[in-house]
Parts: sequence; C-alpha cells; structure tokens
Amino acid sequence: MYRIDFNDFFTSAFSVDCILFGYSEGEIKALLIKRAMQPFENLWAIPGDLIYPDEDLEQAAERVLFELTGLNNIAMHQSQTFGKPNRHPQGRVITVSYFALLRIEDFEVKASSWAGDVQWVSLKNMPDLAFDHNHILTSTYEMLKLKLQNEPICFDLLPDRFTLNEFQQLYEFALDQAFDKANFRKKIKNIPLIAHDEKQQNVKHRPAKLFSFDKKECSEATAQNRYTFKM
Amino acid sequence: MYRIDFNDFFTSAFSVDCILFGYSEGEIKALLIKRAMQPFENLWAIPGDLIYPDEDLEQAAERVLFELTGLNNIAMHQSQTFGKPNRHPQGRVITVSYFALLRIEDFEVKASSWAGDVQWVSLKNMPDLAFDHNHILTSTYEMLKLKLQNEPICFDLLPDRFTLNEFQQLYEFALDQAFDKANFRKKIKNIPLIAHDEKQQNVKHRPAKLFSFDKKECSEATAQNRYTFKM
DNA sequence: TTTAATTATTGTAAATTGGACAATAATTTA
DNA sequence: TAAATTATTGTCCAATTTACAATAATTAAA
Repeated sequence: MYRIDFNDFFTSAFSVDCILFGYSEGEIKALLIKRAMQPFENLWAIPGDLIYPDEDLEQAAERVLFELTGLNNIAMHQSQTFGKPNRHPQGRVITVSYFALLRIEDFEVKASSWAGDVQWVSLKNMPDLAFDHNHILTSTYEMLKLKLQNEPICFDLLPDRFTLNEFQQLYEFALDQAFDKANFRKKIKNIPLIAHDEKQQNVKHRPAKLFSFDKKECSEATAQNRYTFKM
Repeated sequence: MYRIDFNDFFTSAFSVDCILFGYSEGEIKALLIKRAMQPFENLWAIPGDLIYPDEDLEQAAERVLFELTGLNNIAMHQSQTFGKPNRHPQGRVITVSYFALLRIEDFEVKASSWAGDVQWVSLKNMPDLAFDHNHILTSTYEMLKLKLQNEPICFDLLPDRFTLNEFQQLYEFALDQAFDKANFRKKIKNIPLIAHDEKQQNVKHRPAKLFSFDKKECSEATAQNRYTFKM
C-alpha cells in the first residue's frame, strides 16, 4: 500500500447534479440540458455544476436550480454520490446528485452559459446521456420513489392549498401507478392535513375542498414514527 | 456571482466514513476508533479515510473496513454525503458515509496507524464524537433502517445457509424491535428463499431447517416490485 | 327551472393481512 | 423413556385493504 502526502489528496473536485422531475402528458419527465461545451458537447445531460470551495452541497444544488429555472425556495433532496475514478474525462470529479419535484408549468427554463438547449424528456424515452448520467438518473428516480413513501416530500410540489385529488395525482405521477380515490383517502388519513372552508375556483363541476399540510404536526408525527405513507 | 478557474476547483478532498453496525447484549453498537492524531486527537470517531485519487468510492470503503477488521467480501452500502464547508478544520473535505452490518464475534479489530483504540459503542450511549460524526451516525442508522425495509441487504450479514430464526434475529437487531415467530414467517413468505434438506448442526434441541437466499429470483422480484419487507 | 353531466365525497361488504396465542413436531440429554 | 428445548404450523379475531357503489354538490345546457 502506498502513502501519499495529505496535500496530494486535495486534487479533486465535487459537483452536484440536479435531477428535476416534472409531470405532463401522463409521463414523468426530467429536465435535461444539451451541453454547449466539451466534454460531451451536444449530448443531453443532467444539469449540474462544480461546487464552489466555500459552498455547502445543498446550497450548490439550489444555485444550479436557480440558474436554470429562476426558481427559489424549492427543497432539493440528496440522492446518491457517484465517484468512479474516470467518470469525468478531465479529472477526478465526484458528484452528488440531488433531486426535486417541479410543476412544469410554473416557470420558463433559461438556457445558460453551460446549456445550449433545455428540454423536458420522458423517463421512458431517454437517449444516451453524457458522462454516467443515465445511471445517475435511474438511481435517483428509485430514490425519489423510496423517499416519497417515507417522508412528506410531496408537499414541496403542491401549492399551499390543494385538493385531495391533486394530492393523489402527485403520487400517481411520481410512482407511476393509479390509485382508487376512496382508498387513497383512507391511506392518507394519518397524514396531518388542515381542512379549509375554502373551495376550488373556476372549475366546471362540483368544486373540491382545499386542504393544506400541517407541517408542525407532521414533524411531531414523523419523530414519533406515527407517519407512514407506504403505497 | 464569481467565476473561478476550472483548476481552482481541484482543491478539495473526499473521504469515506464507514459505520459498522453490530449487535451484542441486546444493543445495537457501532465500531468506533479513538483518534490517534490531530485534529480531534483522543476523541472517538467513525473510522474513515481519505479516498485515493484512483480509487472508487465503494472500494475505499472496503479498504477502510479491511484495514480495521481484516474482513473482506462484506458489501458496504452507501448512505449520505456530508459537505459543510468547514466540517473539517484542515481543508475542504466532503465525506461519503457507507455502512455495513457485521457479526461482532466474527473478527478481532486491529488498531491501526490512525486508530489508537477501537471499541463497540452502543448507539444509546453515544459520547460526543469528532467532526460532525454524531450527525453522520444518526443519519446513517436511519438509512440502514430504511434500506433494510426496501432492499434485501440483510443477506449480507447472514451466512450462506441460515435458519429462519437467524433471519428474524437480524431484523430484530437492526430495527431494534421484537417480532412474533409465526407472524414473522408469514411476513417473509414472498421473499424468495430456497429450503434445503440440510439441518442445523450441534444444537441441543430440535435443529432448524437451513435456507438460503434466492438471489436470482429476488432480483427479478424486486424489478417487478413484488418484493416488500416493510415490518 | 329542470335536468344532464361531471366530479367530490362517503359508505359498505368481501377479501386479505396482521397480531396474539396455542398446538404440535423433532431433537438432545438425562 | 421422559423432560427439556426449540422449530414449525395452525387458528381465531381484529384491523386493514380492495373493489365498487351510493350520494352530494356544482356547472351548463335545455
């Protein structure tokens, strides 16, 4: 076994890769960029960037999201870390993947210095991506499904007040699975929701009641393990 | 926003931290080392090391495990990555945590250059650790419980052939929770096990039948989502 | 104003699963 | 051969899940 000087270790870089999941036309999509620079120029890739030396990981992930979409205040969730020695052709770069759930219609994506083109691509129709990004994408989708069934991350995507149907559709979208309305409502009965008197506006049928998520009660519930959402 | 040269990013280091969980005297324990060098000299810490420039992450985790315990062929599972800019007083070090389940009686730990003392410490009686290691340990234990209920990682710890009781005890140990024998067997009925004619040897009572895990069938089952192990 | 259309919400009965506990089986040792 | 010990299986009841139906509230058209 060889020994190298402590300082010789400080020769690598970290990046974050941000997988942004959205839903439209009945399909789950990820926001991808077309790389405008080498390496892998012109290939589609997960948006990401190197982490600045004084930047926290999550902060870097939020920065990448902001630069791409202008969105703020979206919680990013850590997925996994990928670090094969030769995954980046220009040096040792270990990347931490983060993901978020976004409403596609909520914003306009901006091309940036590093992104020539930006597009929502269906997970079911994924081309060959730059680097090891196909692998990262697949693992991160698995992580999304896992976390969704164990943490109340779905509320990131919902507006402040939502109908139970919107709530259900979100799960159906993320897990790619349909649920019975009545049964769904039974399953979520231990998730702390606040029912409002207010109703849905501008719909052509009976309007649904609006709910909001009781964050305070939920964090107590999770701490005591009273919260489950296994679908 | 500032721009810095690409090469300036290559000024950070990665480490792995290996949380080794074991079970004895009715308690879940983690294998900790007493640091023999600065920083945090003499404090207890999670064993870890910097990752060599040409080393894969998992490979590094396995190396640390081997140096400490002499154990080989133990699958390490990635947990989370921690990277607050000042978590390491000597520079920017981002650390990836890995964990494994070990049988305490299977080996003798070896003190090494970086470990003055080594000890199994109960999770319920954890002292203040070096760096952000208390935080890493807590998160990683949560990850262990999560993965155990969603992936067949328990078979890492079991011998090739095992009794159903051993299987149950493993879950009881990791989740810190007792199960009814009969009911446990019902719960695992969709996990693909191969029953052998062979029986337990050298026990002072009715010997139990030996089973082994059907890896092939299990990976098919997981792919089709037929496998669950929510306890 | 009435009715059809549409979706929300709630209910119910059968099927499945989960939990507590008991019964039986197979071994070793005395 | 009996006692001790643990493995394995069964059973009953409660709880949960599933499939499906019924009812309610609203809009839009007749």
